[in-house]
Amino acid sequence: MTLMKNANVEKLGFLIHDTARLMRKRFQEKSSEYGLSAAQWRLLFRLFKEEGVPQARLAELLEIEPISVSRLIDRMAEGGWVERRQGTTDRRVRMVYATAKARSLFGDVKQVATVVYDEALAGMSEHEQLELVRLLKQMADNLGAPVGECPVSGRSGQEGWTK
Amino acid sequence: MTLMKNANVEKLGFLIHDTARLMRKRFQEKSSEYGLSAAQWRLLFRLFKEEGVPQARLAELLEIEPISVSRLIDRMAEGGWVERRQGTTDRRVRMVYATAKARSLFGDVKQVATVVYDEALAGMSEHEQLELVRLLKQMADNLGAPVGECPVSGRSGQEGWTK
DNA sequence: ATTGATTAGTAAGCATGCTTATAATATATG
DNA sequence: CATATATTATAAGCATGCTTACTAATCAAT
Repeated sequence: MTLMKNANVEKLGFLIHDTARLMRKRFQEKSSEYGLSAAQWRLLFRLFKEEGVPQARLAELLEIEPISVSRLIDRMAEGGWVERRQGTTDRRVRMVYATAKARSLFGDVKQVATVVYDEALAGMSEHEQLELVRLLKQMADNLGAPVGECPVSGRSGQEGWTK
Repeated sequence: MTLMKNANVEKLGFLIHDTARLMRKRFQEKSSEYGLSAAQWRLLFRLFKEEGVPQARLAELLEIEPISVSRLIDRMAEGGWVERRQGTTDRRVRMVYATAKARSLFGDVKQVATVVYDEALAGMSEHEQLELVRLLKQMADNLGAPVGECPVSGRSGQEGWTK
């Protein structure tokens, strides 16, 4: 109970916060030549899995608020990464599409992310890396499902909710 | 390399980001009655380990910029959590102290954090929890040390390379 | 002791998240 | 049809991080 364990776990929140911050920072440093922020990269990555998406759907997928998507897309459209097109039937919706520029640079930026991940995981065995990802995913699931949520379209699509 | 591993590790950044966001969100929900944000809690936690700290030292400890500390403390002072006092010798520095209110509520807020951590770690064995923290710490260390090639000296000459 | 560099704190302005509110459009219901 | 409710995107404004630039005070060096 009052073991060393507590001394470590006590800082879990700070540790996660710091790790996320450092990773975002390093990504921004390495990708600054492209002029794409980490948040914009997240959105673009999503867009490549499902193009021609209404903003509301993007907000749902990214788990951020629609207004945040709106302003993200403002800047990304300014930067020439995406474009809005009017929905055919419903004139309220604006479908979001990646531009040719985005398509041509996607691989490069993804490579930057890969390098950052490699740096983050340096010195870990493959087993440790898998274990880390597994436990992180479990934490995210624990926190993401607030007691009674119906886990419909999950975040990454690939892994089912272990509910 | 073309193993399943990549499919998982490919999302490491998003996973860390999501986990940090969800944990922050849950903490804010549970601690809203106190009117203390996660960022303010981080600062207060630090302050309890080392009181009467110059703002510059806080910025260093929290690894954020002095200006961010300045505005955090603005709001925390407004909320009655901390107070600035003039440094005796050096009239530039302003020492930051926790107030009586902060001291009286510290334990309560810390308890909130503990509950959030417990929720996040639900379903993990003690060994898994320790492993998770250990690997997270290694990641933070990997990322916290300046980029692989040039340890500390690289910072000064680094600014212009983005142009 | 006067100049020059450094340091502590802050101001201004941007990005990205949030909450709350509003406009425009769709849809459901009387 | 007319009206009430939904939904989509956006506006306004706050919090927290950043960069850049400024003021005030201190320190160093001649």
